[in-house]
Amino acid sequence: MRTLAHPDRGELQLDTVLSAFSDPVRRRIVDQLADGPDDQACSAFQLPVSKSTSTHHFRVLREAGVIEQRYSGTSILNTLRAADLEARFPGLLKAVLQAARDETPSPTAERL
Amino acid sequence: MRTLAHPDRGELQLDTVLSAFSDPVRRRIVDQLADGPDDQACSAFQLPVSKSTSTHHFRVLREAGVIEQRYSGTSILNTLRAADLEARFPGLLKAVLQAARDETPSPTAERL
DNA sequence: CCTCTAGTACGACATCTTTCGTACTACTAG
DNA sequence: CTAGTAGTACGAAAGATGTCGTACTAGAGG
Repeated sequence: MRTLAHPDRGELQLDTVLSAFSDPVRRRIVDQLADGPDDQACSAFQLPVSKSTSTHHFRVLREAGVIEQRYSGTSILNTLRAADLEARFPGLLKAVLQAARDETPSPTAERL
Repeated sequence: MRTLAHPDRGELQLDTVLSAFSDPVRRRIVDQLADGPDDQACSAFQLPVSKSTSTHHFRVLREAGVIEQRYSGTSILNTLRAADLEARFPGLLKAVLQAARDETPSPTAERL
């Protein structure tokens, strides 16, 4: 079984996590994972970049510790490491998600 | 009188703010402004880079809307735009500052 | 075995970033 | 006016980043 390296919760670096968050393509991935179910395959994300660029962004998120990726058949299932992020950097993920929503309100989230 | 361009509160961009935060030199500036008084001159920061590199980082922070800079004699006084950041991206600054403190605890801030 | 789907590896390329040094401007103090 | 201090402008260089296309591997399904 192929495996993918993930940093432990205690190894998460603020610099790395912040720069992972500071790209629009990656924040789109994070937003979709936060709003939707866990275990979404990479192909479930309609990203405005090529397949190889997508792979790159998923890897950046994984290596920063923002998402967990595990193989399942020909797919990779992606899950937001919300609990680990909250444990290490309390409030950070929530603030970023909230800021992203305020900035580009989704059509299905008028009120709040 | 020389003036410096600053984005309005409403113009702050999440991408720009996050990438401003994701550099160690700049987070050091932000941390010192958050912990210390307003209106600290650039020369009050002991940064591990040259003068011209410092100028660069202060400009990135100013153009992102993280700090306000105003001339005073031969100096520039720097102030964290905490209220603007809080208004636009609630909880973000606090989460970043707290995360930075947890990661590299300052010797003078044992308890909290 | 063959084919399809999902994603990776690799090399290339353009751009952005961080860094520096040198030369400069603006203001203060004598 | 002269000197000193604070910071800027500019150009250069090294490295990181985002992007792509092509060729590849792993697994599912016939």
